[in-house]
Amino acid sequence: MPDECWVFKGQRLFCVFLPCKDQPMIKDAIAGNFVKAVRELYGQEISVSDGLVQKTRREFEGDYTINVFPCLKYSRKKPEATGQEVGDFLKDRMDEIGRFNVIRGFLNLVLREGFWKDFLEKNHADADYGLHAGKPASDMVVVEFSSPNTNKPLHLGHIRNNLLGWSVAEILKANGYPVRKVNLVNDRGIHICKTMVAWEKWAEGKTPGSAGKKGDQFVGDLYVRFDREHKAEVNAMTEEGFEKGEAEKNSPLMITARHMLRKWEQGDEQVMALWDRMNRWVYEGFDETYARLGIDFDKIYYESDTYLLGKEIVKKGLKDGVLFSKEDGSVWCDLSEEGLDEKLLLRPDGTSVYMTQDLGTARLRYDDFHPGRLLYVVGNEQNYHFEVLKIILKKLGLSWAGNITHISYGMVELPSGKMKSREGTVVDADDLMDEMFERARKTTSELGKLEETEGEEAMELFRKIGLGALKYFILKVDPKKNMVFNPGESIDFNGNTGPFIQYTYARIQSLLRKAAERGMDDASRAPAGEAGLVGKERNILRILYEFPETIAGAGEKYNPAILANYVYELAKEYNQFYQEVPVLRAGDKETAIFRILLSKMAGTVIRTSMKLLGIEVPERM
RNA sequence: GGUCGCGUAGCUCAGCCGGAUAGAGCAACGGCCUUCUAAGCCGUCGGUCGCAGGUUCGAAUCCUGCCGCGAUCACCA
Repeated sequence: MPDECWVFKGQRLFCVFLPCKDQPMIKDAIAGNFVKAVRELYGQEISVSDGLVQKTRREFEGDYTINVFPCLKYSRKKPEATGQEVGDFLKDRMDEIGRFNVIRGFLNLVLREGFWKDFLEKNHADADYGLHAGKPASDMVVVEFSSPNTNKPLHLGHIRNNLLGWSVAEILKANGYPVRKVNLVNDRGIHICKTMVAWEKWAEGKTPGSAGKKGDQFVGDLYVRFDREHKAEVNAMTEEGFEKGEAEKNSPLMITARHMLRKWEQGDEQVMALWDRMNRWVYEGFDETYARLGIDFDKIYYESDTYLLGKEIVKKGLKDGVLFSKEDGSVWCDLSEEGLDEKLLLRPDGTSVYMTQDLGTARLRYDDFHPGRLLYVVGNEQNYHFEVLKIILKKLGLSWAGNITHISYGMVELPSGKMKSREGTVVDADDLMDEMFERARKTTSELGKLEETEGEEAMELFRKIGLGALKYFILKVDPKKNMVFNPGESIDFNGNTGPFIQYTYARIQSLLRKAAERGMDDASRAPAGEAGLVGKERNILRILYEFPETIAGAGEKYNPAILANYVYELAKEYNQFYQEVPVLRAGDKETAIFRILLSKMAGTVIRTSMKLLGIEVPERM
């Protein structure tokens, strides 16, 4: 049985992970026996569908539920009678099922307490619980994300990209896939030349060091300066009677920038030296921001190294008759078969466009890693680009084109709409992190939690909490949806937030420290013997049990939000348990130890979940 | 205009491979700290799931049409 399979849904090829098989899932066993029940009781062959066995809803008694409505036509009996028959059948075959009840068409199965106790006993000490077995190198996944331009500092939109890409990569690792995180830096082009022109004209020889600025901010300011001066020129020109588009193209500044670009492409020594110097400033700034965000890469590609690669592929495509050229010498791909337009791949002067480069970098990346899949975390404004990219690669006969997936995500918007640099509403990544740390500091002191922590340790805590709030806020939202960030109402620390989950973890650790002090952490004495499970314990165990399949699901959908919502659910359930059920003060020692182990495992799962989201958890807060 | 995506409580979001009375958090209001961390817990208030049809025993969920918002359809990246 393979661990994954490829399926067609509509026009697109998707990779489907089968649920975790590392340990047999009780749901699968129930489903299998249900099929058997229908066969033996009613002489009908049915197939297992995904939603056959569901978790029992909170308000009813039971762990898993089967809806028997669909098989009434086979049983020719009332829902209650059918449920009863099937329930009896399942209970006879499966030791795990303790009892069941039927309400309307719903068969609610209650698992024996022994099942849950076994589960806890086997897994509470496993620090890697939930992670899946490793897969071979042929299953490698390359994830591209971040992909910044070197003319602007990172902003909130980049943060979403970085967090998503990094988390998806980690989640895939947790599913056993070898993963390579790669970044493709756009370090060339007219926009870079604009910053260089601006530096020469207005910087008066200043450097980030002498200006006391981060390198990326320093260069970003130059880009803004260019834009402003350029606009002034354009305005002056239009007043003199130039047509606006003409003025924008041919203002003195633009001419200078284009001149710079030509020199760059010719490898002019002075231009290259300046370019190199300014890029280094930017990278120093980026590195700092990445480090603060906790983002890292296995390999960084630079467009200046790769931008010519696509041409070769295009030339071959032209020779093979897959592409065609027009009279002016430009090269195109005809996409009319796919119901799309024509796509330009080489300009009349032979220079390449974005698509050409991407053909090249895709090829390069494939040759570098020979991965099973190539993922691109890029905003949804580029959906069309990736659709076309895949089609063209396919037409060019590159079989792995089908292994490319664009992980498309929505924009981060402000309550007023999109962020606009012109209006100064762009939320800068560094500023936002500073703000989060400061808020963490303030909130912590307001709550009077500073008594035991001081200095360096306290700073570390503020960093974890501030960053945790920010990351969770972004990752809990379904990637494909646009999300709203309100700078006025800073990110909360209560309720469905990162700090809430971090707090739950810290609480558990505190409990475990106390348990150890009292010598109550002796795992060999668990699990509890006679005492029955209370409802809250059972709820937590059920959630913990789902962890492996949750990781699988988040990987399958490339969706960290699934994991974020899962861990919130767990934390919320644990807090209710903590509030209602005594742990260290439990009536007998067996029960206390059982609850301690349950707490410990909940802590482990919270830590692992948060780690996959890129969020650290503090031991105290 | 064509294509794609999204529309769930005042706000931010879950739920969406059809199933039981649509869930959280924030905001508002009211309770709970001499007991394991109150960044917590409990309760009240709040919904024509954009609108209209269709499929079905059953639709927030699937299909169609419409409305609204967004993206895209560059010799920008």
